[in-house]
Amino acid sequence: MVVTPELLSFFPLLKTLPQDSLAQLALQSSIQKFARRAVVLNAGVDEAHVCFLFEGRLQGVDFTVDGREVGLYFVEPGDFCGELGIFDYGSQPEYVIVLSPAVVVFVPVTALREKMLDSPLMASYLGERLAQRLRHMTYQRSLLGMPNIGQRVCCQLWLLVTESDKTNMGAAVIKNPPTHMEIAIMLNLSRETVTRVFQSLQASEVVKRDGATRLLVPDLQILKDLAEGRTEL
Amino acid sequence: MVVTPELLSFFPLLKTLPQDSLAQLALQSSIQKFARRAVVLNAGVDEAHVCFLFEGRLQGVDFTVDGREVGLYFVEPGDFCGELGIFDYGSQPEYVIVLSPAVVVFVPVTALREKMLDSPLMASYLGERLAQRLRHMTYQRSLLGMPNIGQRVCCQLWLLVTESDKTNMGAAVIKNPPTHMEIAIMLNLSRETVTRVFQSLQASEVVKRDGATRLLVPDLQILKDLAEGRTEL
DNA sequence: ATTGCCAAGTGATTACAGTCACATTGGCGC
DNA sequence: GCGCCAATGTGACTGTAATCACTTGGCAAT
Repeated sequence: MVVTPELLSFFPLLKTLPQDSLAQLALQSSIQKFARRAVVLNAGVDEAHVCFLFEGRLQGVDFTVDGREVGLYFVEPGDFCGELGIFDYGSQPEYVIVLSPAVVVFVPVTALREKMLDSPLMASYLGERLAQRLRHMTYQRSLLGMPNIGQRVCCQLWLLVTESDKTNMGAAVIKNPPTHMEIAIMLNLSRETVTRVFQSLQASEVVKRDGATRLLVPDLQILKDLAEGRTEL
Repeated sequence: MVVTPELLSFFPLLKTLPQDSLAQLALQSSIQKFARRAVVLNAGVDEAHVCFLFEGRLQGVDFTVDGREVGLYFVEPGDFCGELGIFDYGSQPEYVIVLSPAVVVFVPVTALREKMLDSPLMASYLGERLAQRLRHMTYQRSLLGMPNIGQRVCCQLWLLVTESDKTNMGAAVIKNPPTHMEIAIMLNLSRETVTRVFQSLQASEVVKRDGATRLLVPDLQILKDLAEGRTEL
């Protein structure tokens, strides 16, 4: 399918570029649909493309030697992944897989690198982005230090609440929430343990299921208090 | 104490800068000695300085809500930390504390930011550095997914072996190794558990203690095999 | 309507690392 | 040489989450 400059300008990072740059990039880019569980980026490979997410949700995952999955981060629409190669010419460190059916735009790494060199705005945006990723990984790592399992899950749920829902602190909806398994690998827990935590969260009406695609949080304050350890399950 | 341009050029990052830039930076920088356990950078604070390590070893640590320590990374001489603010103007995300007595050079964030803007070489070096940090954190995170405790510890030890020792794969020395506690928080283990793993590592002569300041690894291959799960303790 | 599949739910059991409470060692300052 | 403190070593006990082995539920393709 054809990628238009307008499509590219949907992404904040690319929006920093002038129109003619976008037009050039568009010519080299491709767009692709992926079903659930598809692999978007492979670890250990010199991935030639940065992957911009237009729709759906992705998850960065790694595997331990014994084949156990480790969850690293989620990717939301508008965001991108696989950008490390822009900076260090290295290979992709982790797999990126599809959680909910995704539309992804692939832009060549080399093209982005060139654009970055003559667009200070883009360069600084990318730098900020890396910094933000580092902050996020640091936070995610600190979650694993929490001895209380319920708290860990609530922190992860809190991260899934959209910023706009957080501002008014009332009810919130998490659309296409990750499965228990996907949450489990983010938090170093077993799938069953996550299920059990969700059971008790539902029993105390902290969250409610609304079909498979929506998770309701009637009162964000309750979730936040649990996440910050002010209250316990 | 006075910081000379020559001192600054000890650091690979700064070495990318021309002499006159170094001279300017030197005027704004300071050097300081720290005893073990001292805090070099504070979390949550707008640290105004990037911290270059000349001597000793540092550790980035975070704390969970309930006061539990979480180890994030080690800093070796020649390396630096607290650089995130250069990119996103944000505050320092984690604490950095001293493991073995350290000599640290503080360079103002703002000055580095300016230099980065007109030195593409330095900018790309910094970008590479961030990318490398991200890769490292990813790897460190994947360690936590390993169910086998002994393997986890061996992986961490493997990371502490110097590159030069790894090339000939014979015996190696880890100078000023972290304490059991410091390793424990890196790996989400209790101090006692790390002690017990070390006991069995010493019993099977995978490592040997040589005073408090040196840890010997008689045969790197054995350590590597343990780290990669080919053999078990 | 039937089948199949994946996600979620659940009980029983177990292993394993955490915790607690000490003892011991070793280095360092005085 | 002495004392102090931090680091390490060790046993006993415990709690908790992993594991296993299922069942149930829901959605989609045939």
